Amino acid sequence: MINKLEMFIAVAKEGHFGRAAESLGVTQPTLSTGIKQLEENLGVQLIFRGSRYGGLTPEGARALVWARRLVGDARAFREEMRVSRHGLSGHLRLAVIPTALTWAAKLSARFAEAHPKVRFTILSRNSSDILKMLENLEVDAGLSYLDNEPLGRMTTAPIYTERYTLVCHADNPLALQSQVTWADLAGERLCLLTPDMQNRRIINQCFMEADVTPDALVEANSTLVLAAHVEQGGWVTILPSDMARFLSAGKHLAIVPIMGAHVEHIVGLVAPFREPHTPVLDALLTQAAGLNRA
Amino acid sequence: MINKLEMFIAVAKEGHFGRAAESLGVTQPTLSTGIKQLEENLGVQLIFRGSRYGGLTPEGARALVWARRLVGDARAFREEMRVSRHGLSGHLRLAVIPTALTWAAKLSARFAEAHPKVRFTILSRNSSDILKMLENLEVDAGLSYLDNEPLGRMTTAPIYTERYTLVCHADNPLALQSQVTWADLAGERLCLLTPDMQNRRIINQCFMEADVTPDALVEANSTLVLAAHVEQGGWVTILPSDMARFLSAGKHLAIVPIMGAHVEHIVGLVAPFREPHTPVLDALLTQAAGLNRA
DNA sequence: AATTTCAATAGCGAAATGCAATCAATCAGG
DNA sequence: CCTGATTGATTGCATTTCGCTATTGAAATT
Repeated sequence: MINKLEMFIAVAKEGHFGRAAESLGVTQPTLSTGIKQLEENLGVQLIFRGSRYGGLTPEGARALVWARRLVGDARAFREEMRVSRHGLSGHLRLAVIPTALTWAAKLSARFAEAHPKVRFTILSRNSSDILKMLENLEVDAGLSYLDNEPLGRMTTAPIYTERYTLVCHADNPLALQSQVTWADLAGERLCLLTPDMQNRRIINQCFMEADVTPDALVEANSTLVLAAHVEQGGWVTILPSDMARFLSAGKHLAIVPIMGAHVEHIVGLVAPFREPHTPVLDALLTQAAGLNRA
Repeated sequence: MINKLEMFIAVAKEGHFGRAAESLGVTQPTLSTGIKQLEENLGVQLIFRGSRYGGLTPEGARALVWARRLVGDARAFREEMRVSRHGLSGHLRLAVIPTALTWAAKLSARFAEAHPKVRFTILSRNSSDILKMLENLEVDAGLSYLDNEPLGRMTTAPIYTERYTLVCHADNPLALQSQVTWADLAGERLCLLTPDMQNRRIINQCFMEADVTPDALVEANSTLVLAAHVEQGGWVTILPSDMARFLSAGKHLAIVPIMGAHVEHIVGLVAPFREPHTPVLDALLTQAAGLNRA
């Protein structure tokens, strides 16, 4: 039953029987019969298909919600039993927005101190991908904006609020100012994150409110790329203060606070709501609460 | 997986492999290996046993919570899929405290009007048994006190509040009074529910507060027995007004309100919390809300 | 029209499931 | 300390299920 549901989730996610089968490590016929059996077992057609995947039926969409719940709970159950034997250990998969990657490191560092046997996988993703991955049980938790995207049944733990700063080459005239306004950046050659990132949309919003049309000459999905461009000279970028400090350290770069950057966005841990949580996730949420206080 | 969990739940409930196997319609060896496989699969011992059932291990107790969740959700899932095909139909199992049986009838009558294809099983049980049966998934919902026993993760819908009245033979001198006090009942030959019933404990409490030691000469677990005794003469009983009216109708009995019976207890529908509910249960909760307004 | 893509189906060996029969350990009573 | 009853584990065997390879059939693409 549970493994059939996993198959169903995989097909719904991939939209393709062959790829879904591959992702599960089974052959396509196995997955085909699995779905068929699930449908017969439930007495409902879940997937439209006539020699090709044709989307979920309405019942299939409802079933997907249950399937995720059941599979997620079954994994949490196994996890809890495993932990009760081997102590807090195993693998914690985290998806993190690029601007929060330094905080992810802080979080995992502190966590590892307390629970050295836990391994981490940390993936850089945009916030909407993080939600999708949480839904599909591809990661255990996310580090993302808590106050922006609509989060369904999720547990959250705030960690910090983003404050934006300008990062420019030390030779840039702006580097001499004690602070700048969004309007000051009108003519600058900007280097920003790609628009699929929540962070970029927030910055766009700030420019809009200052009646400035920003000129993003370079777009990237990694803050490292932004900083590297700024170091080359000719470009400037906008980063949360923490990330700005991390990337500019030891380089010929300047950090200038941006006035009127009053829009503060809360970043924190996001995990599927489940009662009780897995022991590792529980420990992680505790750790996040500690970081928030600090 | 799911069926192994069902086995585990059955063993935990029965405290006996043979009986658990019988209750599931499998043989004892099948169940024995089922439990063993579950334990191997999870890597944890769930049940103490050496040629005899010896209770759950600590891990077993934790696992039981998950097992109930998973099995309950799996059933709710199946139910929802079934309903999406055959419309609102099937079997609704209800456990009801004896004093609320007339309300159970009201509830099922109204429900049947709206959803004629749903069959009912209504069992009379005391309130603590109702909670146990809900936990073990033996019933879908209960009709019981909402304000007394500690209910864990449950959905509730209030329906009415109990008000106690004296029921006595019409020839009894008390029948002439417009109302009586708890103290007035001191010398009467009382016929009450057994002490395992919450209702009886509430009545004991009322007597205690009036400094009266009640004299329950007949105890029964059915209100019908109480009324029948009262009709025979010589006994009096105490019943919620609605039940009193129902049982005394057409008989030579009198109903007298009891003064100072200010302790009102809320009775309503109780069902395991689950998101979303099964469609039938959802409809039942709606129906209960309707009854409450009426 | 030829080719490619994609899911369903057939056939087969391996693994699992579930039963009846049996065994081993424990308990109650004499 | 023995004896019969209880209770769960074990064994052996038939049946079913599972998952693979190979193939087919139907659309989509060229």
